[in-house]
Amino acid sequence: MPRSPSENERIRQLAKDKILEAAMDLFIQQGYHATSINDVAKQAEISKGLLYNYFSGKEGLLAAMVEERIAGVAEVIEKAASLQAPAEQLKFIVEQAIDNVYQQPEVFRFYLHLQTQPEADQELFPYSKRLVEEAARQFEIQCSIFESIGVPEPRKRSLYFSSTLQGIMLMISTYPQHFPIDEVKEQMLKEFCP
Amino acid sequence: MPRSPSENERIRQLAKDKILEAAMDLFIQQGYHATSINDVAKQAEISKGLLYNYFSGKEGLLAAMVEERIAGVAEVIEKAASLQAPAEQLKFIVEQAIDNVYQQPEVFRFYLHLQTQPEADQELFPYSKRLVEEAARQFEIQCSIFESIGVPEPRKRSLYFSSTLQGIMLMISTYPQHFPIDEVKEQMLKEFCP
Amino acid sequence: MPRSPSENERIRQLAKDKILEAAMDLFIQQGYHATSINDVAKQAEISKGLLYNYFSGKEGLLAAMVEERIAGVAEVIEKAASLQAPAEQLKFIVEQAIDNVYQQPEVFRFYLHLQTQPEADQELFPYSKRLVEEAARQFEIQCSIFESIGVPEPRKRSLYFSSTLQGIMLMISTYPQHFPIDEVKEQMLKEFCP
Amino acid sequence: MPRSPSENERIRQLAKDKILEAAMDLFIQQGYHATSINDVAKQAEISKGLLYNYFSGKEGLLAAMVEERIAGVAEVIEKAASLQAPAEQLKFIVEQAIDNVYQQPEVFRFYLHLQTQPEADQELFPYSKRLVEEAARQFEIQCSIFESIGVPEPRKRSLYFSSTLQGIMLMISTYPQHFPIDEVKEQMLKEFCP
DNA sequence: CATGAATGAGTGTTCATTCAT
DNA sequence: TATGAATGAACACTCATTCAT
Repeated sequence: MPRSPSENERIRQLAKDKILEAAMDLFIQQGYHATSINDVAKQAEISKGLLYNYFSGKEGLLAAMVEERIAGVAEVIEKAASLQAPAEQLKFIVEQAIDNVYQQPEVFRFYLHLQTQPEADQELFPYSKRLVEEAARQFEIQCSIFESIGVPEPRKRSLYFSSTLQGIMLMISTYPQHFPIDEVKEQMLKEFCP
Repeated sequence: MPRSPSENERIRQLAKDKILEAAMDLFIQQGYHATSINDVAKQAEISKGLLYNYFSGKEGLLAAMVEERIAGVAEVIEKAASLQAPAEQLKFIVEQAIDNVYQQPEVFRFYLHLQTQPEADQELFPYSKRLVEEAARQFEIQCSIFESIGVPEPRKRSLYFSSTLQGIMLMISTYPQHFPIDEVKEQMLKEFCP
Repeated sequence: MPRSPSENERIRQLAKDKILEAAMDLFIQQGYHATSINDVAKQAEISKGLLYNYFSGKEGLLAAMVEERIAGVAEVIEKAASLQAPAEQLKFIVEQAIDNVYQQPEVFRFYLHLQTQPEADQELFPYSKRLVEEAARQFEIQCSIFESIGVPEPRKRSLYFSSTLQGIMLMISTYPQHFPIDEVKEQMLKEFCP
Repeated sequence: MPRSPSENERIRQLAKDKILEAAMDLFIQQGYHATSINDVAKQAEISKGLLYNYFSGKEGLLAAMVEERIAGVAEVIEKAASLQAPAEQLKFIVEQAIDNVYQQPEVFRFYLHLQTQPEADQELFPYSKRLVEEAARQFEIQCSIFESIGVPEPRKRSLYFSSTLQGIMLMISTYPQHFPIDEVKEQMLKEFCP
């Protein structure tokens, strides 16, 4: 007797999640190129063939990771947007960003690595582009926060803010042990959230 | 008549340079993985076999690139150090860094990409590490500049300075068209070079 | 209330027919290798697993197709044999053969393709052999028609007849648009049915 | 010291020939699908990788075979065309065709098998098409022979001629043991070369 | 010094078949 | 009876590296 469709759906979702999690683990730990489909299947404790029932291939796994990442970042921005005071919004963004990188520097590293893929890499640049375009979209939202604060040149201020935040995240992910995150948070807030 | 030893050496150096230049071009344009040894040999107009006379292999090319990069960055720092006023030194660093990224965003992109290699990538992480360690060394020099200025917590100030500068470089390399480099230079100088 | 055994049998037969029809469609359109079991199951609107209840696998489907084909060809020969005059018999064979190919050139193509499978193809040659052996059997019947006409060397005449007819069928299936079937029918009849 | 370019060319040609011969042997014996690249490499006594230095892949081998086949057929037609009397030309074509099939029935079988590939087989149909188009071109030449003989409807006569010849070739390749080739040759010549 | 023919381990992917439900 | 999730062997192809010349 066949399984009920909903039961099947549950099984599919479980397997898909297990596979994607395995892929994320390995891609983030070792990188995309150093991880073989075999590795992913073993880590997920499934057969190589099954992986292709759920994902279109190695690139499909990366694509899924990227979408999840984008959703995660968007969520932070939306939560921030739901706060009342613009200063609170910025504070939230800064703290979330820094905390996330601090807790999982390899994750930020991975997506930054992907984002910095050379443009002529035909296989992987599309994912870089996707990340950058999405970041640009979120930058627009950030701009509107600065507008509502009433700073003189909100776009430029926002750009400087992003640069600083990105730089800090990069430094944290590079020197995760030695970075005084609390003080840096404070400095950023002092400068941008008056 | 056999060539003189020094003439031989000169020829060797020329060939080596041509190969390395070809590798740099291609690695930076398309990335390390998307570039084959064949591509490099063709671009350098030499045979595949000869490449192995001059470099230990694909990794050897990357290693040479990294060393050259490190030397280039060190040179900037040294030039800065040779200036009199600490404020001039910082100004020089900021302007050089920003100008370099602005003129060749792909180059910065490439080395940042390499630097963000996952730690468990056994093939490439050593080069990431090498870059990071060298950057740490140069950070120390930067610290001493801030010390000589007499700011309260020079290490932390220097860290914040580096973060901001790195962030700006990352943003420029990501959005090379739209970045108001002159204004950002100004902002940084206003903030850090009193 | 359980279904009656005969009702069950009828349902089985319907399902089997639906599957076989799907397989025939796809094999004939795209070929055996280019068609996957998945394709067949989807086309038949059943599950992959169920297919294996009715057929022993992909080869089983082909085997069933071959048997059906053989039965179809035998039927034509038998119908021909039921006619009175030998000349009428040959005429019937010629017209049936040519009309069938003309109406469904892909079908003839498919079985000719199968028949020309290399002998050392362990998977598919048995079906080629089966077709050829059956054709040989029908050739014997054809021979007896020529015998009854009273032509001098009936086997050789029959062989020449078959060759010509096969050649015409091949040409029709190769150039289905441009073949003057009516004239060719006439020519064959003029030559072989005095 | 490097080999001279001409020496290299010689080596390349030898290897290429050896590989193509191995592929032809195996494809013709076992068929395209039943033959793996590994098989070809082993038969040619070279490594799998080397094969890709000379051919673009499995399909490339088939393409090379098809071109060679086309050239071979064209050569026969050209030789025929160089004869004086049209009747001699037809005789030459008939005898060459029949002798070739008789001596190597598997070869004719293979190309007929390829020619009868279903049109929707995206991988292999192009080669089928190539063969058919070339055959059409040679058919035109044949037509002109019948024209110069002065038969009433040369195109139709030529079509019937081709059909008969193709049918005989098919029959020979199907029953290579039992086919009375000499008598059949005679019959064809009697019918078409007055 | 210089060449490029040759190698072979490694990789992503497909698909007929099985089996728990 | 019927489903489709799961398997794993097989395959085409790539590419860094070696080495005879």
